[in-house]
Amino acid sequence: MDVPCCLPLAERRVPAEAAAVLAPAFKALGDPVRLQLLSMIASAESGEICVCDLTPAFDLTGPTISHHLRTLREAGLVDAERRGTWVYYRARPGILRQLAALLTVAPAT
Amino acid sequence: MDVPCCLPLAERRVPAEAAAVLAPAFKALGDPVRLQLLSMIASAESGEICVCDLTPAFDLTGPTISHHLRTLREAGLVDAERRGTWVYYRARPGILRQLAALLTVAPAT
DNA sequence: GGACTGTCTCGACGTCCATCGAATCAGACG
DNA sequence: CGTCTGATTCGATGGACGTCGAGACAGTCC
Repeated sequence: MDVPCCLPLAERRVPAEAAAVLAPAFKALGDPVRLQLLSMIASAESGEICVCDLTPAFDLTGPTISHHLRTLREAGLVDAERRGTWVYYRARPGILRQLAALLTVAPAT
Repeated sequence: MDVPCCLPLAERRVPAEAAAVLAPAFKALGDPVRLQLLSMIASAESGEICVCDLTPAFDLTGPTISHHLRTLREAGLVDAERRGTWVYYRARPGILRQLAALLTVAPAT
């Protein structure tokens, strides 16, 4: 997913087309489990982390974790790669930076 | 809503309690209409904007806009103040900054 | 090939959400 | 006080979402 706009939200009005593209990314972050998943992925030492290390960190079934990972994938927030038996996830820093830039506001006066 | 945590997502794993508090704010941003509403509010010249200026910008009924504004309010992203006949909304920069900080990642190597 | 493990897909279920029309509330103005 | 306008709340409805169990798929190891 390419993010077409990245001017801060408070600088000028976000156009409808940009909002339609950006909102799904925020929506994907709008679940506590996905927020933790993304954090675990983004903060992984080696830059990637195995699903087998993600799943046991929650009181949820495998399919549910898989569903949340798919949501993060479809939102363009993470990438997945299968290597042998295991699947590894890594964060996509570009879109994270753009979302952060969008929310950036001028420092308090 | 006080946000208890603001270390970047990629620095260390977001604890479950923090995720439970943060996720609703992102969820509120996860709708194109609300994203545009917040942008219109945050980018208002005078720092605030009247509902009467917000509603006609969308192909939605008054109650629907009101519902979205309530969602933004309950997420702690905006404040509302009634002055006479009209209600004015303004952004809460603090929480926006914290959300931006959470998403901040190190610059590309 | 066959069995086993890790991951994902599918179908189902209950809940939450975006939207609307109708009704209600809050101020302003005769 | 009565009416008018702006904004919100209420109730209903159709669709989306989070979760699960069962089953399917991918790779490994014997």
